[in-house]
Amino acid sequence: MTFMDAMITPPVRRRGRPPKNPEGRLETRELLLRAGVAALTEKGFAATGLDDILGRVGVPKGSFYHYFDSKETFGAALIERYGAYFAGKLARHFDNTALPPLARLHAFIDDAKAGMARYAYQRGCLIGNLGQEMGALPESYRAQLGEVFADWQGRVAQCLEAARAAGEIAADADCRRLAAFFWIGWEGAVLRAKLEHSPLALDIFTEVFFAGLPRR
Amino acid sequence: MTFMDAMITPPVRRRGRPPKNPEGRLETRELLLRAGVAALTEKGFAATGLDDILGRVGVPKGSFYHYFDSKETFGAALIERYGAYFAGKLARHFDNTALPPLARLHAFIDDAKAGMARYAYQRGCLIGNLGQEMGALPESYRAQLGEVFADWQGRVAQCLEAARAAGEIAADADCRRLAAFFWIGWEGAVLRAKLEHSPLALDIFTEVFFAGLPRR
DNA sequence: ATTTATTTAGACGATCGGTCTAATATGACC
DNA sequence: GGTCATATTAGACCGATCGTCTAAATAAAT
Repeated sequence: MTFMDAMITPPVRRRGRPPKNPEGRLETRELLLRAGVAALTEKGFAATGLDDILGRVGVPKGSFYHYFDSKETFGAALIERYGAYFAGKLARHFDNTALPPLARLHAFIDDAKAGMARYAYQRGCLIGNLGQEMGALPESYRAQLGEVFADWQGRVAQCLEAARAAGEIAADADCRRLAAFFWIGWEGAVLRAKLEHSPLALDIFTEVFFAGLPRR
Repeated sequence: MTFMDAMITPPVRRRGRPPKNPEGRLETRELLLRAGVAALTEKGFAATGLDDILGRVGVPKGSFYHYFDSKETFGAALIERYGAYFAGKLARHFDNTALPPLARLHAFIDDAKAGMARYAYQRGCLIGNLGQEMGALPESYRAQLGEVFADWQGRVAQCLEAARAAGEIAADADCRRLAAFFWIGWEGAVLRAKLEHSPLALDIFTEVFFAGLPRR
């Protein structure tokens, strides 16, 4: 169960200051964030009402505004969390020196692909979704989304540099550019996969991307 | 001036059946479609209110529902029109036998890029935008969007086949797959270009795409 | 002159995001 | 163990905006 999964069992929700024991009990704030990621990756920011999110986890509106100042603040928290989640995923795969560099990238891709399959290709990438919606979003999101892409891209670039050092790709390969290309295309592939409820676009992108890497 | 440009001069708009002379006068329905494309490529479907569109061209709400049954019908008309517009653009470039096949594709890309530049990279692709939003859109759009992609992809595949026949790409290149890859990546690039208000993503995608094509 | 076709004006109910106050529960302190 | 402070939920409420619909107005057709 990843952080994106909304809890099924509704925790006993009582008025008043909660008991000290945080045993097992998922906090309300955490539930809201999970439900938010689920809703926004499916339907986007504008199409998702607060009541949507609240309804998924049985949290009343009053609680929402206790934990977040506004929908805008909430969205910013979601971007932050989603960015960090995938940064961790990237780091985990890229640090796996048991695999050669390109295989590490492939492993990340398989992981991400499995993530989409888990939700029957009905959820896309939060960052890509919000990017597409920027025209109607708080302007502050633009920089935040850019930073997430820069971070993800930097990690892929490092992995590609390792591949270059290992002789898996050409010695004169522009790894930063290739990493940018990867994320540009990957987001496009996620978009299509979600549209078609199918992994086909992910597979095509992956195969052609690797085939097109400069080998020497 | 392309069909996406909304008319500035507000035509005299009076109640009642209009005079017969259709001289020069852009029809209300046409104005609505243009404004719709502009609004939806900027902000998406969910975030665009009817009042947004109506306000851009000074058409009252009552007129909208005279020409279209609903926002859903309107959206379908926009997809149809946008799909056909780019199909025409593709056909025009790909039929230009004065250029070798790959140069024709490049010419289309330059054309599309110029289209984004014209609006300061604030408008994306209607088809990509709606694809991303599908989770909250009328289900009927899914097939319609898929058909548009299939059409565009088929045209690019034909162009690539011409390139293969001309020896510009490898004889065993899978043109249909490459065409799918192109559109997957191009939509991703448009998304990023819009997010960053910059042509950088378009340029990176274009360059790496051509560099990665199988040459022999 | 009357009817019919076409278009606009604006009222309408539902819902939205966001705010607010009251109610309720525990923790901390004496 | 009584009191106050802190934390959380309940849900009414507001102005704005959503998409829809009906009635009014005007020209064409007869």
